[in-house]
Amino acid sequence: MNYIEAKLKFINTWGTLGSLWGINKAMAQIQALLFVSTSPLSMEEIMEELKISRGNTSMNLRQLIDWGIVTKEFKAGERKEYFSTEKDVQELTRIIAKERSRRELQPAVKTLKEVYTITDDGTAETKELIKQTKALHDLAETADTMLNRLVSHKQNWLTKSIFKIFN
Amino acid sequence: MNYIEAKLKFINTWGTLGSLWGINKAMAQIQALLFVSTSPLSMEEIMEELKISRGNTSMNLRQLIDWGIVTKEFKAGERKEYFSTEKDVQELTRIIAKERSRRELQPAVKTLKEVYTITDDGTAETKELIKQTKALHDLAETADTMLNRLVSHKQNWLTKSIFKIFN
DNA sequence: TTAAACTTTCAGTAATTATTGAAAGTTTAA
DNA sequence: TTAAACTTTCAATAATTACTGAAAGTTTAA
Repeated sequence: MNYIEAKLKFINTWGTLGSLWGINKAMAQIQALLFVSTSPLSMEEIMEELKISRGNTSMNLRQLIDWGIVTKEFKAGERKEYFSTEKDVQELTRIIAKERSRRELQPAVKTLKEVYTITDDGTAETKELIKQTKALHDLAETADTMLNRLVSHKQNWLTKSIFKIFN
Repeated sequence: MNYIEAKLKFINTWGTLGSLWGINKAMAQIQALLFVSTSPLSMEEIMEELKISRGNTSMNLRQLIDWGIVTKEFKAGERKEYFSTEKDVQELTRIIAKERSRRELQPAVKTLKEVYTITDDGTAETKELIKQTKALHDLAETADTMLNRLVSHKQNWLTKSIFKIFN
């Protein structure tokens, strides 16, 4: 496998993995492309490499910027915008974990709380609903707390965590 | 909010959350329904409650069974099959973590290794591709190891983990 | 100002994914 | 066996989601 094939394989794998995790394919591919690029890329270059339209590129770049994963760069004397992604995997993981907590975990915790705090009318069905949704709520909240503490540890948190858990 | 509303809200939230995580909506809803049900349900009852077709119910139940989250039950003297889900959230989490590792993380690790072990032709581009995919590979492998160890700890692993990490 | 160089928006369309429902398949009781 | 009671399959279709490309918008240099 040569450079071109390997790069393509990486971008495609990342794209597929992205869809599996609810992230759209183009978005994941753009991030992958920037992740292995030696310098920031212009929209033109991204379109060209991934064979996607201007509109698609623009919208997905915006989403990546919203997530805080990609930043715009300006080259001196150039009108064009250039884009680059966070290159450090640990930092990247921290950003993604933080965003997913905010966008998904926190709303879920809120809804679960609304459900398990309904008034107990004494029936077995209601008791089961309360019991089970409370259990989920507590798990989700614990997971969220864990994630949030994790993302406030800047250095080597993953390795450290493993050491602490299994020793 | 009464029982019926709360149950519906839970099922819908779970369904939406499922789609967000790459799990199909009906599958997540069936699991949610069984999760708060006081007894195993027949296919007929699931169809009725969720207003989905027989085919859809059958296919998604099979997937849930494949995942190891749902089991068939037989009632004495009855021909019909009844279905129930794992009720313990910790156990549920363990099963899901294990399956996702097997289905997603492990193939990704394998592909990343293929990419970062290409021969280094000395160019900056190749060096960057190797460096970045290796960093991702190592992260994914560490995460996978962590998950797998986690799922082999049966009791209260999540709470324990948090205690250990942050003390 | 103007106009060139760029980016964003969005209606229309394409691609993908989920769902239905009826036919085929299976199991069991008589 | 047969036929009733059930489950599974899968081609057709519906629903959802992604993508395109051209028009509108923005910025900057002259």
